[in-house]
Amino acid sequence: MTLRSFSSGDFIGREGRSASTCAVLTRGFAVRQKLTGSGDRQIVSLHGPGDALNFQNAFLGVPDYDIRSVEDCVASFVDASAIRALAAERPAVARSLLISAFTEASTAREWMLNLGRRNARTRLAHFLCEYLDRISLQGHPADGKYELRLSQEQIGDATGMTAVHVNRMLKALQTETLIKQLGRFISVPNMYALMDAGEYNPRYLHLQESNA
Amino acid sequence: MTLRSFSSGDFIGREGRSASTCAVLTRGFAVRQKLTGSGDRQIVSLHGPGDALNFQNAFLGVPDYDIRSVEDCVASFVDASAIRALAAERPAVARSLLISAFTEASTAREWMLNLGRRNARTRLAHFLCEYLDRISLQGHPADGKYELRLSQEQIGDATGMTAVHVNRMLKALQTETLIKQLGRFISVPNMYALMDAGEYNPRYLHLQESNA
DNA sequence: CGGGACTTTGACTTCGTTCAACCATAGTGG
DNA sequence: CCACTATGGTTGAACGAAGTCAAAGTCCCG
Repeated sequence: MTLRSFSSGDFIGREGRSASTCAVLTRGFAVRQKLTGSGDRQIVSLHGPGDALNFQNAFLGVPDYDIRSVEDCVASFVDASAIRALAAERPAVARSLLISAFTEASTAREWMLNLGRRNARTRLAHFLCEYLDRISLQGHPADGKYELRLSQEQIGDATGMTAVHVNRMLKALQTETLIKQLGRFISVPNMYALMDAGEYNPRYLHLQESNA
Repeated sequence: MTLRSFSSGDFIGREGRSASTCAVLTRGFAVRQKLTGSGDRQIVSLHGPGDALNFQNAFLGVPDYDIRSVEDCVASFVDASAIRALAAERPAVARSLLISAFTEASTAREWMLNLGRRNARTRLAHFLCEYLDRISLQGHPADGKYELRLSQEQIGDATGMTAVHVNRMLKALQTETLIKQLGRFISVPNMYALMDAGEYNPRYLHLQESNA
């Protein structure tokens, strides 16, 4: 097991090149992304400390996505073969890998619904809810001000819109007093109102949930 | 293990209600779908004979999607607890469940890219490629005419557009001679041209692929 | 103080939706 | 056998949400 540091914007893993190693994010914030033929970017998931970034490397061939740090990060790497061996020897490990893989798929489905069938305002509100939930796992700030660690461009890449439109929709949510923005920080006066605007129900994240 | 038959449009499984059983599709064609608050539908995956429809029921709580037959179907049901037991006792079973779960997630990511960052024409071409690949697993028709088993409305629900626009884009693909439409059947004069138009690379399906 | 990255704003364009009408086909019952 | 209905496909015109382009504005950091 090796630790490696990355600075903002670095690739922690790359699409297309077979990788014989799996990574867990131990510090910082990272995303998975894919590119279209014309170079447009789609962010397909958000990751904080503790998240497995690419355990599929232990079971599938070449990865289908890039992993990119959004701020300075530390990740710890383990041989894919070690993960495979562990999964084969310890049913509990296999089980927790399964839970995490199914949860990833579930989150992906919610994102598909978001991208395919909701308008920009709802989509953005939904994204903010998931983002806040995710970074809240690392503790709520005392003053209720969450740092928005993604640029508006990156938020656009996650929600399928342009940076300009993200800006306008953030403004719209602000005039509705669903969020308050102070530079790179936002606070949410009424979380339930924002969840409502984003049709957000965190059930799909399957947090600490599982069957006997 | 029980067999059950469904007619077109039936729910094989439903979102939100905890299910203690897992299903494999044995005949027909089905989709998974999710609904927005306003009732708009998003189809999130396609399934043919042999596909596991909801093995996540064995490891997660309530399902996050509906499963609906698109034509007459037969599915075979197994107790979720039996799947759990098998996965715990037989590493090879756990491993194949993992491969299938990771593959599902991979496909979902490609759909996200499609929905979020590609225009209607490319999106539709991509969808057709995946659809044809999927039904080709059941054998190619001798005359090269594939039955389009989804209505234009359903194709729209899968690609995030309206039925009207699906119609127009199908027409567009036809005038480009990327496809030929004859009623409910289509043929593809040059598969590579269509794949190119849809930026389609089936790698993400991870067909019969895996790591040692 | 200057430069770079990010945000904000406005004017204009475009892609896809909406609405409405019409057509085609297949199934049903008299 | 034929009217009758239902479902799905086709087409056009008008509209609107989001994209594009371009110019300022802000903030941070060296």
